[in-house]
Amino acid sequence: MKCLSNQRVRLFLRHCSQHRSLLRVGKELHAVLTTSGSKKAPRSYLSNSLFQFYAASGDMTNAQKVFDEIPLSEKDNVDWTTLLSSLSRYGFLVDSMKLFVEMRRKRVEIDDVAAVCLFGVCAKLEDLWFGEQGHGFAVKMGLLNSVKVCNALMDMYGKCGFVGEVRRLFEMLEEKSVVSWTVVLDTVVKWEGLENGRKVFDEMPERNAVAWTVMVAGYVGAGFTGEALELLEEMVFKCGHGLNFVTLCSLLSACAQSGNLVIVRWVHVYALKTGEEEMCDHVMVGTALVDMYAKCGNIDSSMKVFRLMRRRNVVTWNALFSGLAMHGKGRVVIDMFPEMVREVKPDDLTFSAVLSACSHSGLVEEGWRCFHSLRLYGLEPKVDHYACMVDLLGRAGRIEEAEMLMREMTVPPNEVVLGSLLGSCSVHGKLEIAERIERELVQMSPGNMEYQIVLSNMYAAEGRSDVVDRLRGSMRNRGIRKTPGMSSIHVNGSVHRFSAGDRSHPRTKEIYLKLNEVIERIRSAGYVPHVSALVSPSEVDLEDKELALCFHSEKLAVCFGLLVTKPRTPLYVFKNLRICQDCHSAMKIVSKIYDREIIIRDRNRFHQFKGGSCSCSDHW
DNA sequence: TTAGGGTTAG
Repeated sequence: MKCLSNQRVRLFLRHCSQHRSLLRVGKELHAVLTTSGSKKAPRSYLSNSLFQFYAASGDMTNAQKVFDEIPLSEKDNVDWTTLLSSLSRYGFLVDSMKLFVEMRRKRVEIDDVAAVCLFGVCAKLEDLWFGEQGHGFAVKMGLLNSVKVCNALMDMYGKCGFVGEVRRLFEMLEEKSVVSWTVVLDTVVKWEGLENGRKVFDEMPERNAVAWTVMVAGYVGAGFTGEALELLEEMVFKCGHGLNFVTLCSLLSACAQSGNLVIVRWVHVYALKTGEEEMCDHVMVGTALVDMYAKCGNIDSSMKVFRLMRRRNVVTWNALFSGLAMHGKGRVVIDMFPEMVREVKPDDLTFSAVLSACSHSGLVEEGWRCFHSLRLYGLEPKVDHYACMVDLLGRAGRIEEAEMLMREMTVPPNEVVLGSLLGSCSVHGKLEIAERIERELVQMSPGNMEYQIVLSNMYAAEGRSDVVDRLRGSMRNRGIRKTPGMSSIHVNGSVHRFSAGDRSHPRTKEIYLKLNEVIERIRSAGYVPHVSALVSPSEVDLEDKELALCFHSEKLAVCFGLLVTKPRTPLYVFKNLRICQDCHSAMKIVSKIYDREIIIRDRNRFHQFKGGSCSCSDHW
């Protein structure tokens, strides 16, 4: 150690922080420095080097510890801001915010860099209140003269959905940078839709890879494959913007959202051609692939990518587990859990994924065991975990047990918990409990009619037409607020979208003829329309009920698929809401009679219909 | 030490 000057120690530590493989060496050096006492070296100098090392390498526990050991008088505002930005970069957002408060209290100078960090944290947390306080402070200190601070502030408002404020700040900016434009673009695409977003994009005086990515991902996510491909090719081939790992993640995530396998293939071919293997080796890209394949219906590819990955983190595992959950593979998740805990420390989301996997597979006892083991991993059961447990017990028909657990919660149950329990009551015909739960839900969210619809359907199933008429009458008077069901099907690289009773498709006539044929054939095979599961007051007239069921969007999408694809081609359909019971039983029979595999991704999970049954074993 | 696009649940 004698030959190492302080300057060298600093350089060496900086080198260590930049190379993952040297992190351990840096820590060992720390240990040596601590034991050797290095009396000659000024302690604060070494502490400062060590602090920079830990902060840069993301070991925030040690960074914070070393930082606290440096006397206040020997820390300047750059040190404070380094800690602030590292906490934010490595995801310790609340700690970062607390640090900012401490900086103000200790009268540490807040410069433009610190302000940028603060707004970044507020944006990530979508904490408008704190962001507004920061805005006031920034105005007072004249920090808004910096375009970077303004951009960060606009981004904060954008992430919180305040498009007007973003535009106002943008107009006020004297020198708009390409980042300022990109913040506006991203905000507009997110909150005002693709068309308005495209207007901003076309107006931009200069575009870089980020702007292109925002626009392309916007198209991909909304299912506009043609526009996405056109733009993607222009971006890469005409403008020469290569895809980096962030672009890849962004595109893959958009593909996952819309189930777009065409773009996935394009991205894959591009990566192979440009020899970007190391990019595919990136843990975030790998995780995005695991997630994308699972969400696009291909759980085997998801698992294959997972096994090929050289590095995995807790997010990778969570992505795999939630993918398996969606595919009803709860047993696989339970079996893999011990392997996971040997590799990474599970977090809250892990338990949500495992519990939801149990729920989708009807594994009640395993679910209880998992719920009880939360504390073993240093976690407290949160409202989401309770929601999963209530869902699991409810689906399994153990409604009373589910309600008891809900009443035991330390925090009051939210809409998710109550809504899930109401759903289970409806499946298992528990009218009395349902009435109670519905009252609580209506109080919590008075404008939402869906709960009343569920309850009125339950009365209808019991033959209580007097109550049904009264409820539906009042609903009709107040107007309903129900998300319209939409299904889309991917055929030969393009997406076809259908809503219930849709007649806008160019091949409508053929589709409805096919629908008639399908209904007739499945009826003769034993299909009975599930009329009691009806759904919206617009469908209340009894004679219209069966008709309304026939026109559900997923049936139209499947009929279109049967019409235009070769025999035995699997059909992939994506639905924005949960598939209804009637469509579920109809699809089983369709899969058998037409010898087709039908894969439907609904809001919660995948249903793979094959040979007359569904992969969910009716746990949904 | 600093702004914009990025992986996980419901």
